[in-house]
Amino acid sequence: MIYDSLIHYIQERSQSTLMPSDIALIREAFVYKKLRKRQFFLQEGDICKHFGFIVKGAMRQYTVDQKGSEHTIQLYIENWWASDRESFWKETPSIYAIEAWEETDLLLLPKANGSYERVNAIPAFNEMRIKLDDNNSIASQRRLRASMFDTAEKRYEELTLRYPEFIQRFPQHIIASYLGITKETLSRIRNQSAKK
Amino acid sequence: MIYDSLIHYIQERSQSTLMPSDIALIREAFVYKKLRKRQFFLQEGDICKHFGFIVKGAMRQYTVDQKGSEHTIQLYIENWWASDRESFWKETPSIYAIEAWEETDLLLLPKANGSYERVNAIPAFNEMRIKLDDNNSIASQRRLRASMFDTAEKRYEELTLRYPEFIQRFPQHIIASYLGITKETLSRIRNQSAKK
DNA sequence: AACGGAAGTTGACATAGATCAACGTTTTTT
DNA sequence: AAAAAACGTTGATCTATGTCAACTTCCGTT
Repeated sequence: MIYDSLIHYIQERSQSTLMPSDIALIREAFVYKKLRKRQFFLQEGDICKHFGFIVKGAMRQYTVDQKGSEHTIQLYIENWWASDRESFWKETPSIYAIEAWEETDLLLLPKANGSYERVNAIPAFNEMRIKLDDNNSIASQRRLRASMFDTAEKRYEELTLRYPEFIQRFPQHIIASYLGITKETLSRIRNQSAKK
Repeated sequence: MIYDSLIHYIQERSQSTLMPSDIALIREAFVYKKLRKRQFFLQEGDICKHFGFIVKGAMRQYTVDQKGSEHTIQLYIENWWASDRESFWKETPSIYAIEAWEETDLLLLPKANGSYERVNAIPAFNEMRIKLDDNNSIASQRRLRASMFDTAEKRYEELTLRYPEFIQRFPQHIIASYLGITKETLSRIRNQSAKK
């Protein structure tokens, strides 16, 4: 069953135990949705109305600048939470798009109709969420530091170590834009390292 | 009283009301500490044992690389929370230093002796914390995007708009390193803009 | 007030990575 | 299977920003 992976995910990341009533609430609150390749979870200009848990698949979040180049902000695979927090919280139009890169199974937690609050009130969920936020904050600080102070080559190497899945599942030009470099530069970096 | 500013801060950022017992707990859990200019809240290699709420003052968080140059990761002023989350959570030695840039009044929430858990169990505090985490996550995503895709000049302009206080209270070379550029480049950017 | 150190400026030069353009390869669509 | 689109590579050149070094200005300490 599709909900099992979410329930397992929550349980694994908290001390508290999920009660049967909690599980019932989760099944009720989260809505299943399947996206085909290249379908959008969120389009630029729309308000992000869900937190999405990825059961299976891969997605990417990006913006397009005035010149028409895409900048990849985040990549997502199984067991990641996809959302534009700013748009979700402030209910403002998003500047990002989030697109399924592979066929993707999602469980959507809507902001509307109190689902979000009721789920957050589950102790195990709240614990998991605090840990998730901490890890996000640690990861984005790391990524920021790297983007400001490390070379493109070092950032690529670190990515291959930390998230090897990304490299296998997304094409090079997307990896490049996630690293904040051009596809040409990434191609050269890869040729360089290959020679070593 | 020094605790009032913290209590006011929490109350302002939550729906729930702080009960007298909550306030008593906060006064008990948070420890007051004054740092003089250039004193450290955290030194590189130490484990970060507190979340620090800044009542008054200004601090900065930085690393020193192999070449001896300092990279400023974060600046803090009144009503900001200072901490190295990674070190705090994982209880690993920090790669950062956090230093008082002005004389600073802090309220420290220790990780030890259950203070942290008890305070987090206060509903108003938990709500405030969720909002704080969301805002941090939004801010660091914004900063990451800017560092990867905007020019130094644009990043400086945005900083002057978003956090004008930083520019007034920290010297230029620290602002430069917060922006991920050298002091020479920042100096040139400022001269450029002045001419316009 | 005068000294010493920290902060900021300016110029000459170096370099990582971007841009542009052409071409090769792989994948998708028909 | 052919055509089209997406993806990746390579070379030439350009540009924003870094590096190094000399100099000036400001500020805190005595």
